[in-house]
Amino acid sequence: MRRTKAFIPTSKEAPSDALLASHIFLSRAGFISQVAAGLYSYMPLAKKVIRKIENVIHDEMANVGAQEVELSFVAPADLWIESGRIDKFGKELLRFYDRKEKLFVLGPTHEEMMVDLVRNRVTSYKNLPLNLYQIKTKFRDEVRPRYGLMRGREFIMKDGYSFHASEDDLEREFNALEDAYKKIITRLGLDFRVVEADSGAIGGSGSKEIMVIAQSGEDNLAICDKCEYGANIEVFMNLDELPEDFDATSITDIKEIKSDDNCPHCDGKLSLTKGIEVGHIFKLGTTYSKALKAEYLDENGKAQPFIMGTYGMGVSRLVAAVIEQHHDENGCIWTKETAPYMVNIMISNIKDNNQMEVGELLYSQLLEANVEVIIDDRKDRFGFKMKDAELIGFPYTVIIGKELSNGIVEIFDRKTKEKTEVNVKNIFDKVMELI
RNA sequence: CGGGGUGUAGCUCAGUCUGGUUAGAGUACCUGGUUUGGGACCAGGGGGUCGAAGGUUCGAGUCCUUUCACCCCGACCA
Repeated sequence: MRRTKAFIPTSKEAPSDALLASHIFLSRAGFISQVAAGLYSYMPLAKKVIRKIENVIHDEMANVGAQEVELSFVAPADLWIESGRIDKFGKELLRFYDRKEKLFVLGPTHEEMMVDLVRNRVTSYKNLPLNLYQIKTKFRDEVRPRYGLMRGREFIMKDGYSFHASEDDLEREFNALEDAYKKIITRLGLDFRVVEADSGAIGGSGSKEIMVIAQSGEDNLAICDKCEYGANIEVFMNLDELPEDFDATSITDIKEIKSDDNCPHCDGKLSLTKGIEVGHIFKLGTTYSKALKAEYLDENGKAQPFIMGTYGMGVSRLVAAVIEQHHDENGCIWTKETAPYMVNIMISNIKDNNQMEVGELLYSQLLEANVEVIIDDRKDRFGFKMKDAELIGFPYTVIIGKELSNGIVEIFDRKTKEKTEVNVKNIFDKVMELI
């Protein structure tokens, strides 16, 4: 992509109401644009990041044998009446009537739809287990949307549902999905913990959350410094029977009281931190299959409700989570798996024919090698273009400028901010080595 | 849903208290020129139903009433 042709509206100013780094930088760097409370449009850079995250998810889902489907966004309210959730979900569930006065909802999560898809189609234990997932826009009419992509009303989520003939098989699948989720977040380059969690409104028993560690997170966590143990603080405090009148108004208060605590799983010490919930997996059991009468025949020809699991991952929230964990005062720092472009070729002065030639050659070579590359061919000054590159956060910027007269170009590493001089003859090989 | 705040140029804001020429700044954008290693400079230019409706007044961005939107704190949150 040529920067002169790209739709990347960057800005010096952030929206006045943006508080979080992800909200500020994703807005300033031209990734997202707010259209109403909790509603955002994704511009080309965001779209590319989203697609990269989705690809990692698809990849790992394929590895555990989950199959992709896509359910309709608009769902008949009948299903929600049948499951009994129409009242339970409350106003978060956006309802409306079509022209025939039939009631519909905008899907905030798709247990009902998925069970409806499978019931009466999978009718034998021989066809179990089954794991179906989709990546789709969801809508929850949150009372108070905030923090940019972190807590929007409309958001992209991967949601998966598994169907089993036994608790043991659900247990196996649950563990497999936990592993897959860990792989996904690891591949995206994020520091995280899997924590024990509360099952919330969806219901069910076993429940774990995948938390990306970030100070701006909305969840308080207790994590072990030695093993992988972590727990959502509400769950942890219940276990520990803290006094009921304990007023946990700030993380510091909790810290004072809890800092001496030992890990329940090893001899490590617990510390408190904050996390962004990017994934949530539950063992649903038969809650929905019973309510929606979704049954299969077992070995004895007896009808049994499906034993189910559900596995969610916030795709658009992950975009924000990457930036919450990876940014500095100058802007975004994308990880290699999430970067909208891996390499930015920055031509310091486009009026210098040598600089242009070297830049164009490297650009065509990288394109040929299937590297995601953008060339900054704008008629702007060095400083302006560097600030812009740092704001957007390309992992590497190849600087073609002054030093070219000595046969030298530089590779700027966004994360370390180091510039490495490279002989212009070796620049292609050097870039290929790095990425 | 309670409490609070803010709506003026694409963006960030001044002006409102104390009504009075043609509504401003910075930034962004367009034209020309100079510049080219850390968000340049000079000159010229386009861009506004002052959130909306109603009212008071000779006169409303400014005062009054109503309404809508957005944000913050809290409660809530797969």
